[in-house]
Amino acid sequence: MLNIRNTQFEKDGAMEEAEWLNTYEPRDYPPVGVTVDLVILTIRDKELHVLLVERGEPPFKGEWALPGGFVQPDEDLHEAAARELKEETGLRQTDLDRVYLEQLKTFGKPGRDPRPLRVFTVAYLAFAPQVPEPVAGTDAENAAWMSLAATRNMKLAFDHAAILAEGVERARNKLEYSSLATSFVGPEFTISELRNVYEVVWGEQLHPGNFHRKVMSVDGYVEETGRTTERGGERGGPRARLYRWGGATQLHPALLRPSETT
Amino acid sequence: MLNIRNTQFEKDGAMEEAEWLNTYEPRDYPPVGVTVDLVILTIRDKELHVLLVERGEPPFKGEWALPGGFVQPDEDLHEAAARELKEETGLRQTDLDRVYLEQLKTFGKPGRDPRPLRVFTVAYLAFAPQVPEPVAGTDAENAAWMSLAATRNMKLAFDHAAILAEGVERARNKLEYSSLATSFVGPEFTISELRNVYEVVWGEQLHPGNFHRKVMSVDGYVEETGRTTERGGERGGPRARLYRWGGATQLHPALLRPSETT
DNA sequence: CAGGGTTATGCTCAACATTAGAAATACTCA
DNA sequence: TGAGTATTTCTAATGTTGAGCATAACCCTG
Repeated sequence: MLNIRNTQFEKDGAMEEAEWLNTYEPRDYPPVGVTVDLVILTIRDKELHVLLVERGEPPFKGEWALPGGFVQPDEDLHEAAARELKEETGLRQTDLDRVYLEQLKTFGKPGRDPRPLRVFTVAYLAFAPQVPEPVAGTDAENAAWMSLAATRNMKLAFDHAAILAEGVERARNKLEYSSLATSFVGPEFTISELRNVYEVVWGEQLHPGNFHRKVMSVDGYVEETGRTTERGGERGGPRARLYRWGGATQLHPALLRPSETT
Repeated sequence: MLNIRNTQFEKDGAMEEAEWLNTYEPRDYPPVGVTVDLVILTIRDKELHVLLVERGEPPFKGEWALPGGFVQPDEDLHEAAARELKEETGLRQTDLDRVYLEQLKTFGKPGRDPRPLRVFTVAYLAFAPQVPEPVAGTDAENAAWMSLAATRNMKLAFDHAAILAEGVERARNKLEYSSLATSFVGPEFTISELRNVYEVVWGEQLHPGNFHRKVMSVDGYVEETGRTTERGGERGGPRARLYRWGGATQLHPALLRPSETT
């Protein structure tokens, strides 16, 4: 049944465990590699953007891909993802602390990486707050925030288009029952800014009055700072009150997408 | 930064891709393995059970573990999980078709497997319908359905206790928004049987009348077969109508856990 | 075979949540 | 200064949920 296990790990079932370890011969195995790839989302100019890097090395040299890299021997998966996040975004530690990072899904279809090495990738999803400057890439690689619309006309390296789609889908769902929309805005934000996150990620307009009431009614979602914006909106309107995240991670009840309710 | 990538894959950035492939030397890499492990849940005697196997080989020989095995070179992850599911449960194809299988999470902490090989495991979650007989294990391994209560007093091999906990947690959440409770019952079922799935997985009693109304009101959750059970419940009551799954995968609105609503 | 306990199904009513619309107010820009 | 816009609050209509109860069908015991 299980070729590898039967023929190699379990050559001799009666062998003692310590003794068995000595007979292990790594070179007998087909080579396998594990990487982490990151879907790092942010909102810029009222559009959802993802961080992409232009590959400086083969395979897919010159093509755009999700940032990522091999998991190091002494690293746990989440550590590896956090390290890549830090390296690739160039965010300062204080911003980095506010980034949400979760494991998304693992991809391992044979042939998804053209190298003569079976590469599995553990995809992670990250929500980054608005970053003022375009990101500085590491080394020779070029990195850029791309709008999701732009990525639809691009061919991404590997199976990264599928990974990206999976990440966006997860993000849309997460907004409903978690307070993760606050990860897309600064430490202090207005209710309108928060609403804008939902509108951009979901791609639909929300009723400002209802959204306001809803956010205020969910216990622990936001708390008042007592301050307001310095000025009204760009095209008018009063100054908005500033809020910070209230500590709740789950939303009860959830903030449902209008288009899915019907 | 990325040791493996820099020192090995990217020795020469200017090299042509075809040429580069020839210089690749698998033996330069630290050995890595990828397995799939399965959290297969079912309901027996009004309790949630998980399928465990007694390991016949080191490491952890003689201890109980989640079923699983190495991903074969030509297999995608989902295929590997489906194969293990088939091998380990001994379910017939017709039952197998009704089993729900989804990727759960990937675990890769260094040292989680004592072998001199970095083992990553992609955990899958499966919901099996009631199976009449205890499961026949493959080969020399012993396999058994264990109640969740029983597993809490056992030490499972590797980090399988954590994987199991993650799977149960996911299962609890899935019932809320999806119609997956139907994967735990037979092709035709009564509303009470369906309610029992929720009660067992969530570990709390539900209001029969409200549950009934809710299930009937969600479009596409269940559809009538026109038939009823042959007799009433064991301790009395009228015959119940039989339903089958109505095709909906998402529940709108969701069927929320009472204990989480408060 | 009568009657008590049990269950499936459906109904009601109060509490709560959501939608759509609008009002009051405070600001920007021309 | 006036037109347009945004924030915040309110209201009325509608939809959903929680808890209790009612009815009828059924099993089991005596």
